[in-house]
Amino acid sequence: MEERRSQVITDRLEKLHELQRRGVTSFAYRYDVTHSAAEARAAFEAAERAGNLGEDRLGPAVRLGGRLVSLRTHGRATFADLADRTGRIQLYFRVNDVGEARYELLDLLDIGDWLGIAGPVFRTRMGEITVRIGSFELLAKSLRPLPLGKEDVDPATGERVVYSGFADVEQRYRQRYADLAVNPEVREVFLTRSRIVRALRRFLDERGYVEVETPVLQPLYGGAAARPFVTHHFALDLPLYLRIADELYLKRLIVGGLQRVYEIGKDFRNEGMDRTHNPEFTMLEFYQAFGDYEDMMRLVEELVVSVVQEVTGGSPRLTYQGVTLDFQAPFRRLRYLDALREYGNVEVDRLDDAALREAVRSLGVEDAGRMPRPRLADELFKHLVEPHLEQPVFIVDYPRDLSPLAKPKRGAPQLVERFELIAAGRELANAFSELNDPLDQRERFAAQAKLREQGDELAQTFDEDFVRALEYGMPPTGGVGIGVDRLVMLLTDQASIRDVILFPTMRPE
RNA sequence: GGGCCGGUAGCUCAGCCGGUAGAGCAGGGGCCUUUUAAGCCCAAGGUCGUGGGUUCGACCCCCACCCGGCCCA
Repeated sequence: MEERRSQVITDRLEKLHELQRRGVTSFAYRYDVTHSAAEARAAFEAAERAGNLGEDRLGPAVRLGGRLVSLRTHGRATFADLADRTGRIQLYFRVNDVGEARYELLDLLDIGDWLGIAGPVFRTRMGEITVRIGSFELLAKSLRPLPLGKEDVDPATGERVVYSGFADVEQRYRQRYADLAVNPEVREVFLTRSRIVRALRRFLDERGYVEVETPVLQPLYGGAAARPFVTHHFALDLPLYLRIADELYLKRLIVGGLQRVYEIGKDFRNEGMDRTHNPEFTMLEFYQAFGDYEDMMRLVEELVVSVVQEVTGGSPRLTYQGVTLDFQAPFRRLRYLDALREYGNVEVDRLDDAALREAVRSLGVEDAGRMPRPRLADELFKHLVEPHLEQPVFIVDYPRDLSPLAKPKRGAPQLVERFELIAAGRELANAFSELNDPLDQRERFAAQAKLREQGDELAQTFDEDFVRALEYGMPPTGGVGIGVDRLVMLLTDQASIRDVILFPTMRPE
């Protein structure tokens, strides 16, 4: 990507050359760091409290590495701010301390440069904890200006105020490196994401689940109703699909006797993108032998409460986009058909196909004409019910035809033992008592194949090998899928899935 | 897929009824040894998303396209 060089870049290249002429390394190999910015501050405060300051009220000596984010020269003294991932700390350079030749290097520094600095910590007249620089080294020259805003602290509220800054949403996604470098709150979201994923792993590890990895490239895709990405393997001269779900492979592992397995990985669905959909997204699936969907509901409840508390610091409540959500267990339970009745005022059982289709059409859904009956009901659910479900609720007992991998409900064979956890109007988890009867599974696949012939692109493909696995015998099993990105959205109060994915899918520039 | 909004200096944004573009910050030069959105003085910086069209003249009006956001399906 060739672009015209801005004046700023030209100037910085010139500085780089000047550094070279002076024999200064602009891209160092390493630097010994003793403290982070936060640790340096804490160390000083501790010394101050203990009355341990030396002459000139100097505190402990520290060595820090970080990025220069502000530079304020005052002739023969200079103030600067250095930022590392723990925050900022002020630097104070004096000619007397660093020497003439070294001090003049400051003219060749730029905001964005990586610096290693060493010196004692003190407190300025204005009360700011500051490192008085004894020596410093340029660790990496920054040639391109970071879109750093200026910062201030509002004296009234004590909140951080950023002037100008980096706001262009498109560029923030495309150049996430700059976004992260400049917006600490963005970094915070992704640090929280990491904590959430760790909490999920810990939760499952503690309960005897084994983390596994199953194929991303699959000769047949399945486990969900979605269009796949197709690719091609040259050596085998074979089309392969990027997985749309992990389900069918994880259940094969239950057949294999692993009993409790989970996988956290990327799934890929070739469909539209919006605030809650990215073509590649992170899915957690876990399966437990000898459990049914009731067991999984309790487990999901526990798991969700535990990650919520991980993020809130102990409270089961959190605010999402202005709404307080209460994750106190047990969550409400509502039968699928009752939910349609309660929120949609629709008696699905009493409507024939035509009436159902008309109801869907009246919602403005264009391709209602081609949808099979269960998909029609599901459209109604998505439009009339889901958006109203703010507080966490388990929707239970779905129509059988909507769920070709779930066991029939005991006492109501037209339904299956399935639940979804919905909160903030969105599906967070999807689970069922897994179908382990190979004969029934074969019939369900056959029914799906028929739907596909009738033009239902989303109907599942017949997976003969999966049926073969079931024929060896799969114990009763409860299984759950949780969309990790959506969970993270909820827990970090982000409106768009793109704000919780480091590098969201974008059209090329 | 449809509707609406946006794309102007490195960043954040102005730009009227069409008359060849402006601010703040960043950057450059100067002064300044406890400043902190440091300050003061000076100078510089533009393919106005892309391509057509209308016009004596287009950042501005029209058409198409590209990229993004929001809403709807």
